[in-house]
Amino acid sequence: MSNSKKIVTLDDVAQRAKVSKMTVSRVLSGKGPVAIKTRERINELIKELDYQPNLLARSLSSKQTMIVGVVVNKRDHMFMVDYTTKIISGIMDVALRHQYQLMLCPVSSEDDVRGEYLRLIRSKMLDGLILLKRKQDDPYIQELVEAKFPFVMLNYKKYSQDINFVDAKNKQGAIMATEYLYSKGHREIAFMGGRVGETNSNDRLSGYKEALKKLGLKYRAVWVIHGEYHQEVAYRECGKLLDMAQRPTAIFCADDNMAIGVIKRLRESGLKIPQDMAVIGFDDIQIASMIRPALTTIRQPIYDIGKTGMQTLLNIINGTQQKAVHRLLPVELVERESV
Amino acid sequence: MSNSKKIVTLDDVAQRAKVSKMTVSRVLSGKGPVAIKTRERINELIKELDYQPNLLARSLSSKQTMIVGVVVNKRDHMFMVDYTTKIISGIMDVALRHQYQLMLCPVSSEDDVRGEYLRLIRSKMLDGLILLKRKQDDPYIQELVEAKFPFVMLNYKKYSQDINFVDAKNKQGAIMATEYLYSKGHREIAFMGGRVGETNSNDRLSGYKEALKKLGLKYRAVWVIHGEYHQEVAYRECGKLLDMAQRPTAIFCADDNMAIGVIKRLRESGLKIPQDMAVIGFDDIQIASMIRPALTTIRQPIYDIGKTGMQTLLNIINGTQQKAVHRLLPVELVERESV
DNA sequence: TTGAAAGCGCTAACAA
DNA sequence: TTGTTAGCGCTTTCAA
Repeated sequence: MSNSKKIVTLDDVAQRAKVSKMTVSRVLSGKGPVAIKTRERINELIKELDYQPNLLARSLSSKQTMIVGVVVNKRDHMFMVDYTTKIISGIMDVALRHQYQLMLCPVSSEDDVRGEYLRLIRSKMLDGLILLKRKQDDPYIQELVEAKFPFVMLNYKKYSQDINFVDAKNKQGAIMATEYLYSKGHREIAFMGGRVGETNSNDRLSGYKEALKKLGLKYRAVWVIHGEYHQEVAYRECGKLLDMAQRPTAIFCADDNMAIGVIKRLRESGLKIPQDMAVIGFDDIQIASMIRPALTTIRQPIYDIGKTGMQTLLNIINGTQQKAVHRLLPVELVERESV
Repeated sequence: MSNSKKIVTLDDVAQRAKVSKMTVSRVLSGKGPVAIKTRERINELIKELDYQPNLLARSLSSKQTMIVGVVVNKRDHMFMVDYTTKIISGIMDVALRHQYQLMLCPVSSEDDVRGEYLRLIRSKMLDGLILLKRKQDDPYIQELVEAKFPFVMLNYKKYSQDINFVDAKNKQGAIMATEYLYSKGHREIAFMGGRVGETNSNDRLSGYKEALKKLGLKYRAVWVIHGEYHQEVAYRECGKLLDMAQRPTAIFCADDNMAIGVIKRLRESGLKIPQDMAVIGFDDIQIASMIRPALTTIRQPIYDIGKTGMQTLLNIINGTQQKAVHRLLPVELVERESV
């Protein structure tokens, strides 16, 4: 008569309560009418038996899993330590509040991305997907669209009726950064960006260009560098900049990691920051305030992007949100020591 | 005749192949005999129809989900940015290689932890659990043990037949740190640790004590501080240390974050590091090498702990691993500028 | 080498 | 307010 370790099912509860499974199911879901007395009896029994619904069975039947996938880049996430943690925190906080679970979905950047997306949605395990920082040219996103699968892209921008995104005001931030450098007396400003395909980097570049024009500064193609959001790459590229006949007096880095690489390089070259060369970053990652000189940067609200993104996804899943969501969250200048 | 958007099931493949579901199922799993010709035909059909198994149905039937839960502390993970990312990377890499998925399971530290664990295992969604840095006194782990649910604890230590863990050689690391300080001429060494309940902090403290004894140094209770693995707490506690009549000449911090807080405090007090006060940390998080002075610390192999942990869990799930796994991975001294 | 039957534990839809 | 029936899409078990 082991009543302890056996798996308790809906049926067990129903039998003990002398009702049908449906009644118990109704109590559980809170939907549908159940007599108060019956409900109480069943609730007690549930506690007594320590009954926990089998989520697999429930999902299979109801076609809802209450699980959302977070698509991270297999390789990149190690370099985006701060970013990944913050954004997932935001996503998680909203998910938790709505009883949703989070599944980590690492996807490679090159191989068979198409297959991976398809597998994710066809497996029926997920109610929706949140994509972190995908590249602009990821053509397989179309697969998600065609399958009418609910998804939201974060730190990505594309004004399409089929794509929901939450991003920061990158262009405006870039303008702020450039104007700030200008206000500090800089007229020769270089731009160091990420990969060409990233919408973030593109937007920041276009903000930089627009600001130059507005300020009446000359745009020089040689001072625009496309690297990658990594310290090492920035360190290397910064060297090239220093070797030029005509050096800029300030560098606007489209990413804090790049800014850190740049600062490292500058210090090793014996240059004083900001006197000999000013540096401004973008993001305001944790390290930004800890390095010396502390990094002046444009802060983007990563945690909030995560929150808003998850909230949006939930609205889409529930059908509350009908038309496409295109949100750009505000950024702010954080003045520290590097400019 | 829409052959495109309809959901393709096992049955569809079977019918088109003019075989029973079972045969297709056998092809999919690779188990059980299937005639080569049949197998080929079915494989082609699977590709042609772009069939993807419904994982919910499969799991419900087979009682295996191929999903492992990673239990993180709801609050802490934001402060353990570097740690969380690294360890999950390690876990993820192994999981991926074995076709396992990862589910994030945020658990609060106080509220109804017991209920949360129970819910996780009873929901039948997970094949196993990896717990990150739980407190020593978490009594509800017993629930997992009693349910005979496969789980592994990381950065936790308890020699029990019922508990599998992978941790770093914390005690040895602490001895290394203390001896290193000694070798640099320090005879008055303070210890700043985390919460009393954490096995990590305990082990590091006991290493410190052992080293003192071995080196013939006097142990002073007032120089042992129990704070929390946070910069702010360390910053505050460091102040107390500085106010003492008799100051130490070196501080061994049981965690890099604490060391950073300490360094900040020391600098603000106008003390030179390491001349006026030496500081050594533990972990070697990313920032350690970036702050000034760069932090001398004991590196623990976090990524490897993740990998080993996941590998261990898989062995337990498969029944390959019978007796308890108690692994301690080696640490190493990283000499930089703060000692 | 293949198939038929039964069932995993739940919910949707309808009926009473 | 409650119950019945019929699946969800797969695997297990046993039989052919």
